[in-house]
Amino acid sequence: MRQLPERTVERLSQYRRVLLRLLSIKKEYIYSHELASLLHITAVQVRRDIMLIGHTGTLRLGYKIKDLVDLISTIIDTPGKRNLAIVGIGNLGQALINYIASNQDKIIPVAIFDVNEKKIGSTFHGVTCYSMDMMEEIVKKESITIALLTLPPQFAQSTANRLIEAGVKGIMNFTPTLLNLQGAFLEQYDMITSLEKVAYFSKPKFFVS
Amino acid sequence: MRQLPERTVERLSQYRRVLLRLLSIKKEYIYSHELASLLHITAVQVRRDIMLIGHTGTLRLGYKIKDLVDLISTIIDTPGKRNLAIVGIGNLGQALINYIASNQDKIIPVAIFDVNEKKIGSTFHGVTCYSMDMMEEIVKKESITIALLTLPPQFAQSTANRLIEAGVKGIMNFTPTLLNLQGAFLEQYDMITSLEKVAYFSKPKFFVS
DNA sequence: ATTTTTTTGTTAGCTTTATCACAAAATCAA
DNA sequence: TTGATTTTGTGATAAAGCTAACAAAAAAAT
Repeated sequence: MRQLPERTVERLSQYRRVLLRLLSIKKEYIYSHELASLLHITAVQVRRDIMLIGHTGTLRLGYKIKDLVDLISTIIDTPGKRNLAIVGIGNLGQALINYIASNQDKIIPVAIFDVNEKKIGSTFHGVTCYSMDMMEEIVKKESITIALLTLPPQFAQSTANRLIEAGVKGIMNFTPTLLNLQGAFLEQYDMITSLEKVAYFSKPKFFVS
Repeated sequence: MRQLPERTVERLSQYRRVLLRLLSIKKEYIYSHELASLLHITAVQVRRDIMLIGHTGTLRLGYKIKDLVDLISTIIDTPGKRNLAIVGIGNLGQALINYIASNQDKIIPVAIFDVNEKKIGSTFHGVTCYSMDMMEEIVKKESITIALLTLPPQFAQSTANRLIEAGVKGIMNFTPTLLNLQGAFLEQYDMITSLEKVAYFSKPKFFVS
């Protein structure tokens, strides 16, 4: 199958989460418009996404939830698991590791790196924190392919370079540093930009020039 | 001026941050291609954004940084400040309040709400935590127009409804609940979807069917 | 049996966002 | 002075993403 549009992949992830919940309450089939309304999008959008992944529903019955979940899984998951590292275990890093470990089971946090002597050697949500010096070694040994950057911005670029060099293929950058990467997929989350965007689009009409 | 494209607003926020740093080291003018390379985008994109906000540079000299920063500010900021509330002050809420309070000064955290008796009455980064019962009252009294949701997902929709009813105009939702809002701008950040997207696009070629 | 309703699948078109290509003007080089 | 170079500003075009519209088929209603 050809590489899917980014937005479709995002929605597939959301479809699956919603569908798993429905499966757990024994729902078997779902109509495009039902799924759409759960995500607050249109039914056509749902049907188009499902078409793109090559699944086909039953007329008048809708889509078989189990089959759809399985197909989405074979598409967006890697067979087996993916190992993940978190670099910088401050407040945000801790929030993320808890959240990730509790909310899905295909992407496994296996290592944490930090400079803080007090944190090195201790565990967070069962995952060991190592010194930054160990990064290359552990990334290779544990086959880590995804990394989260939650460290001070000035170290983001050099850390990203080291991670990619050691074999990481996907990076989520939570620092405001604008990274320049070669050979890895980058997902940037810039809190301040996001906040300023909300401020702009929610500006009282009053102030709009 | 007509409402700007979402992407342009995001980039304006980033331009400003980069430009402020350059101003602080006494740089006066900047070329579109310089700014572009700092953000890892194209020079045309930069010029088009600047065109959209009605600014004009000097041929052969580039853009006057001070003027550009001022213009971006009049466009994306509200005159005066905006007050912000954080609902749910767990690990993530604490990470966000610290980050927001330290990294910009137009959007001010003025209230926190939580259900935890131990947290109510105490302060985080100088901001008081109130009981959830006080939400409507405080939102009105403090003229809060932006809210961050970092509470358990099952309470996200009802809390959002209450906030909007009380006057909030922009909501950043960090829970995986897909909200249905009327009368407020919504920015959703779904960590798991984002992570699954990175996993998909960084999947070893090997596995791509 | 025929008509109406429901629901999928898909084409064509629309909107939004990004890029190409180039004119215009300022400066520099010869 | 003339020609080359640099850099902005923008119309035209392309790419990505979304939606409208409708055919096809199954089921339900009459």
